[in-house]
Amino acid sequence: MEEKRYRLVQNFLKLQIQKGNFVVGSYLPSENELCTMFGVTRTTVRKGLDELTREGFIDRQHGKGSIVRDRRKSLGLLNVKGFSEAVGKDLSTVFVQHPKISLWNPDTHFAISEQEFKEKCIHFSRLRCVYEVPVMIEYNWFADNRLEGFSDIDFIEGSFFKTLSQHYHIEITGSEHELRSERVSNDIAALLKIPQGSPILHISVKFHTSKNNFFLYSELYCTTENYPIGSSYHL
Amino acid sequence: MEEKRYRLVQNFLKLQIQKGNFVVGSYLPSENELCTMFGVTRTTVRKGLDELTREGFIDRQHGKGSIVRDRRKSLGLLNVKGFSEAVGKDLSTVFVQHPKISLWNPDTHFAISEQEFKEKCIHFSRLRCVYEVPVMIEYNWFADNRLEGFSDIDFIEGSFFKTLSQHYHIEITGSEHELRSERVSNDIAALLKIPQGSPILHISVKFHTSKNNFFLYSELYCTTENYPIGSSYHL
DNA sequence: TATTTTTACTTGTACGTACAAGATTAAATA
DNA sequence: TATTTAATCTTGTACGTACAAGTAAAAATA
Repeated sequence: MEEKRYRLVQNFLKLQIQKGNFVVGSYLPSENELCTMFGVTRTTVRKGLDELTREGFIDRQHGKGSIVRDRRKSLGLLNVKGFSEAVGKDLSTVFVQHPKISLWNPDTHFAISEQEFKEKCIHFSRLRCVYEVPVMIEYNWFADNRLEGFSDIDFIEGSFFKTLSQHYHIEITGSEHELRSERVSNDIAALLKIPQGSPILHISVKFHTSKNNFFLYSELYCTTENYPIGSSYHL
Repeated sequence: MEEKRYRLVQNFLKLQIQKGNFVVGSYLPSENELCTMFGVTRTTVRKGLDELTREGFIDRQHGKGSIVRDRRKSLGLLNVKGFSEAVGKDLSTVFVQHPKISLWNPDTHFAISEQEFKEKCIHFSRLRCVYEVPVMIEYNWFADNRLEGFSDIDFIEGSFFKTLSQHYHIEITGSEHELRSERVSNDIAALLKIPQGSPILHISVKFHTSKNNFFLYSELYCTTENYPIGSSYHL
């Protein structure tokens, strides 16, 4: 049961991207260079690059090369709209609860597997602000004993996903969402500094990852009055 | 400037699927059969099939063949949750406004191009019900003179997308969403039979299509109390 | 010098071949 | 007859070759 050759190319390049050895915007070695590096033909190298393209890691440019993408932008994830993509300084994040061992969310909307329920759980929650004004609170749960020494690690550029990728080489492979419009609870109204009973967007998310049976569960509460939540999907 | 050969294979098969000559769940001709049909090698046929897979039209099954998928399920479109996928009889749809020439939506959230604005616009709106109880109202706009004789055609199985695909061979290639939680307006509250001022999920959508510069604009208002809106995305 | 042409590099398309591996049916065997 | 084996489909991987087409820099030309 040998590994397929195009997987070797694919996984090698993926790891280099995850570790930051190939940064976003830079070009990968040319197909011919990869051929000699791995001792395979262009057919095989191209198959590996095709897979990386499908996974959103790279873009191919005819006549130029394969360029490393910001994968988050290719995933169709939710984002706060009305905000320039580039600047992160206007969007600040405050930990309401730092990562710690906790109980599983009792009223999660996505079914947690028995296996997960037996394990301990890490929970953290964060308040997302735009110009110091809270716009979203985010509660996150995931199975412990899957990420070694997680709580000690500072988030890379404040991004949970980036930390998962660069430290653990775990990528988001898909997600399920449930959208609800509700009256805000008093607790959350206080945190978000909005009037009690205001309408609020409640999003339940189950993220699927490249690590087997490892999922991330989130409950998001968003005040969408000034900054709606955006998402996009393209073939 | 000849068309690429793998595109011939791809587009031929796509058209057959769109026209219903290959129904969902059936198998396409084998790769070798396609080779003789088009007088090309397997490399070329496989490239065409790869593209169809990427577009969500087929699934490949090792040792068996390529099976036709229900593309809507592969698109990550929004759907009413808590509902078995198969049965459509519990979900009824009522036209509030049949398709007719109309003005463009004055307060759309997505910018309409000048080109579109010059053209006339077709508008229709529908009320979606679960067990006769309204759960969503949907307003749709798109440029006229792009779909010949649209208003006369009955929707195939009540589906706008299916009609676009089978009659016009136009497919959805992507979408942009904006999500808001609002207090319901009095008009919509009456239509949905909910109390005035209830929280409601407002979704603005811009669909991208395979037809150049042809977009679909929708505004959805959903009561999510009993049936949340679901969406999913997988690599 | 400024422009055009050539050259060299890149990825894209397409050919052909061979064998591996999964799925299914037919034939051989217990 | 029931089970096992073999044959024969299918798609998957991988080899090698050739040329088209896009890009960019070097060389030739005005």
